[in-house]
Amino acid sequence: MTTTLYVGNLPWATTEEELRRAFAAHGTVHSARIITDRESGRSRGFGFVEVADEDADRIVSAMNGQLLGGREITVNVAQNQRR
DNA sequence: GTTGAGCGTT
Repeated sequence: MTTTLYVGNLPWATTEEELRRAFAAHGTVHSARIITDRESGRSRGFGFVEVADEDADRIVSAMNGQLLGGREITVNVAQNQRR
Protein backbone atom coordinates (compact mmCIF):
# COMPACT_ATOMS: atom_id res chain seq x y z
CA MET A 1 0.00 0.00 0.00
CA THR A 2 0.97 3.65 0.19
CA THR A 3 1.55 6.13 2.97
CA THR A 4 0.78 9.81 2.50
CA LEU A 5 3.42 12.24 3.67
CA TYR A 6 2.91 15.88 4.56
CA VAL A 7 5.58 18.19 3.14
CA GLY A 8 5.73 21.73 4.45
CA ASN A 9 7.91 24.84 4.31
CA LEU A 10 8.26 24.57 0.54
CA PRO A 11 9.39 27.52 -1.59
CA TRP A 12 6.50 29.04 -3.55
CA ALA A 13 8.07 27.95 -6.82
CA THR A 14 8.44 24.28 -5.92
CA THR A 15 6.66 21.94 -8.31
CA GLU A 16 5.24 18.43 -7.94
CA GLU A 17 7.97 17.30 -10.30
CA GLU A 18 10.69 18.55 -7.97
CA LEU A 19 9.01 16.97 -4.98
CA ARG A 20 8.74 13.65 -6.72
CA ARG A 21 12.38 13.69 -7.82
CA ALA A 22 13.65 14.56 -4.37
CA PHE A 23 11.63 11.82 -2.66
CA ALA A 24 12.22 9.20 -5.33
CA ALA A 25 15.90 9.31 -4.42
CA HIS A 26 15.08 7.58 -1.11
CA GLY A 27 12.18 5.31 -1.97
CA THR A 28 9.24 4.53 -4.22
CA VAL A 29 7.04 7.55 -4.93
CA HIS A 30 3.53 6.81 -6.13
CA SER A 31 2.35 10.39 -6.45
CA ALA A 32 3.29 13.92 -5.52
CA ARG A 33 0.95 16.87 -5.10
CA ILE A 34 1.40 20.54 -4.35
CA ILE A 35 -1.50 22.24 -2.63
CA THR A 36 -2.49 25.42 -4.39
CA ASP A 37 -4.86 28.08 -3.19
CA ARG A 38 -8.32 27.32 -4.54
CA GLU A 39 -9.08 30.96 -5.27
CA SER A 40 -5.82 32.44 -6.51
CA GLY A 41 -4.27 29.23 -7.83
CA ARG A 42 -0.95 30.05 -6.19
CA SER A 43 1.06 27.55 -4.21
CA ARG A 44 0.34 27.39 -0.48
CA GLY A 45 3.89 26.27 0.20
CA PHE A 46 3.12 22.70 1.14
CA GLY A 47 2.06 19.45 -0.38
CA PHE A 48 1.58 15.71 -0.06
CA VAL A 49 3.58 12.78 -1.34
CA GLU A 50 2.38 9.18 -1.50
CA VAL A 51 5.14 6.64 -1.01
CA ALA A 52 5.41 2.90 -0.46
CA ASP A 53 4.63 1.86 3.12
CA GLU A 54 7.94 0.09 3.45
CA ASP A 55 9.79 3.27 2.48
CA ALA A 56 7.72 5.78 4.44
CA ASP A 57 9.74 5.89 7.66
CA ARG A 58 13.03 5.92 5.83
CA ILE A 59 11.91 8.75 3.54
CA VAL A 60 10.61 10.85 6.40
CA SER A 61 13.85 10.66 8.34
CA ALA A 62 15.87 11.20 5.18
CA MET A 63 13.90 14.14 3.79
CA ASN A 64 12.74 15.95 6.92
CA GLY A 65 14.78 19.11 7.38
CA GLN A 66 16.52 18.67 4.06
CA LEU A 67 17.16 21.44 1.56
CA LEU A 68 14.81 21.69 -1.41
CA GLY A 69 14.74 24.71 -3.64
CA GLY A 70 16.69 26.67 -1.06
CA ARG A 71 14.43 25.97 1.95
CA GLU A 72 14.48 23.35 4.68
CA ILE A 73 11.37 21.28 4.13
CA THR A 74 9.22 19.62 6.78
CA VAL A 75 8.27 16.00 6.20
CA ASN A 76 5.83 13.95 8.27
CA VAL A 77 3.11 11.35 7.94
CA ALA A 78 -0.10 13.13 6.95
CA GLN A 79 -2.81 13.54 9.58
CA ASN A 80 -5.28 11.41 7.66
CA GLN A 81 -3.27 8.37 8.60
CA ARG A 82 -2.30 9.36 12.12
CA ARG A 83 -3.79 7.38 14.91
C1' DG B 1 5.41 41.52 -8.90
C1' DT B 2 3.27 40.37 -2.09
C1' DT B 3 3.36 35.95 2.14
C1' DG B 4 5.79 31.65 5.79
C1' DA B 5 2.52 28.47 9.92
C1' DG B 6 0.42 24.84 8.57
C1' DC B 7 -2.36 19.11 7.01
C1' DG B 8 -5.17 18.60 0.62
C1' DT B 9 -9.59 17.54 -3.35
C1' DT B 10 -13.60 14.57 -4.42
